[in-house]
Amino acid sequence: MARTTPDGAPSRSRLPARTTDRAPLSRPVVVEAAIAYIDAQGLPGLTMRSLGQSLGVEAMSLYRYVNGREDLLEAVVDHLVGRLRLDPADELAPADGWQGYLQWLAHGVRALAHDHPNAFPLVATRHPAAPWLRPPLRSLDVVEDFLGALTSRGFSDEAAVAAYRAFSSFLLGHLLLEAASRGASTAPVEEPLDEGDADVPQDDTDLRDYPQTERLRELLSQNHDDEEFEVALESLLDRLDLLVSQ
Amino acid sequence: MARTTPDGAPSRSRLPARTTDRAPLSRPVVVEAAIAYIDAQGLPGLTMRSLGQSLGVEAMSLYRYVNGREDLLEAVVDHLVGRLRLDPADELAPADGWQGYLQWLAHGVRALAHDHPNAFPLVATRHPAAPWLRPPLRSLDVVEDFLGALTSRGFSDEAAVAAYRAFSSFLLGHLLLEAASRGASTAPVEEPLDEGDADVPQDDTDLRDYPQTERLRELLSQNHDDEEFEVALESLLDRLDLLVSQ
DNA sequence: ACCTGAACACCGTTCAAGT
DNA sequence: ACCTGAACACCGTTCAAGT
Repeated sequence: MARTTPDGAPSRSRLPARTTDRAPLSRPVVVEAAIAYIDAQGLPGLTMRSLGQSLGVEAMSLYRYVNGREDLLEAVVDHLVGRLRLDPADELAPADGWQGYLQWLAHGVRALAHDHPNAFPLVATRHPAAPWLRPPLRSLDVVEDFLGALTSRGFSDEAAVAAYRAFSSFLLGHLLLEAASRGASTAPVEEPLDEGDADVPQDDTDLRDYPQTERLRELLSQNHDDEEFEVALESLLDRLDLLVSQ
Repeated sequence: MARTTPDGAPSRSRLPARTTDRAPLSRPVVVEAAIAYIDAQGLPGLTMRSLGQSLGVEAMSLYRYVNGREDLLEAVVDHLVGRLRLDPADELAPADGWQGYLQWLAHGVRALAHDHPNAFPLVATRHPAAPWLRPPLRSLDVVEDFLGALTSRGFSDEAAVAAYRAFSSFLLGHLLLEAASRGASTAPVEEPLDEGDADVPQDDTDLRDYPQTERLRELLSQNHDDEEFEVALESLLDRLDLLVSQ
């Protein structure tokens, strides 16, 4: 009764493969479909039912591969963070030292945030599995790489742990803000539902009572994320350098 | 029919004031009740129905004072951030200069995160009203204070805006992590629902394959949030000092 | 083995109706 | 003016039943 109407959206045309021939379901397929859905429609739109629909299947089928919605979101985070592993084949930093590793890692996490701005808040805000894991470097594999890379390159145990904490804070602060501004443009727009009594377009906020903000609005709107990230990263590396040399 | 049983919880004993005499509803009362509820029960538990119950009222009554759930959450954020206003009566920084203001503001936001760890993620992750507002300093009033305080103390326009951005990233990174670790302990525990096939207590994660992490687990579990925050704040102020003096 | 229908206990939200 | 009952369109999740 509730499902008489097909929800308005022409879901059939969105995904060519449907009831007839579709990829066999599996946990990775489900997780990757969830990521694709979040990228395209935003996190709030992801529903067991909508995800099932995007796979040409009823929602209940997903419970074969995923232990409920929370488990699905956890798997999404793990899948995304997984690409931050050190590849042993990569001769990443023979001479670059720990600075090279941290540069590589920082830009890797940043690329992740840029590629999946709607999913990054998940990486950044979900409670990690262990209390000593900190977002966004929230997988044991990545932390193991991190600690090994630093301790094998001159960091004491204490310095490596301190670096892990400082590095996490740095990445979280910068990338969550970047992802938020990018995610806003990607998110599906709300219905305008015209305001009945408004009389003017009012395309920007009214800044009558905020002279400083009004005067600096131009500057505030400019985007310098790239430079700011690089400058702050350099500053952090300089700060960490003090931990090594002492 | 759905409401025959009182949901199990003895809600009557939780809040003494109920159907007989209760505070008259108003928007501030509703918003403060929402904050209290989030503090006590966590964000996921906050529901129009549960909030109504905590006020001794049906959920539908809330729609008189609040424009739906999203509007309620926005009001919660505004209410919390409101306490970061510069009090004109406070003779805060006659001689302390901009460093004194930023110190005051940083510790104010930190106190906010500590007092409301379950609500801080809301402050940190909700899309701000204007694109040039950045969490957690996401109110026009606070930004106006910020820009005025800095430009009147030697910052150029460009430097003041750059400081706003760097300061926001700093606060977000450090305080969201702190709030997450505190919020985890406050959150209402899930039902244990015993695992059928597990054979051992397994009170900590199995770190067999993670030698570095295992070796450093003690260090990783130690909490140095206070010092780390102060050290990073000092470092940021030093960095901003370069913007002023040039 | 894999998927589905039907059902249950929830949500947010609207609106006519009560007092 | 303020609150509520009933209803609607959604959720996540379970489970017996289908193929």
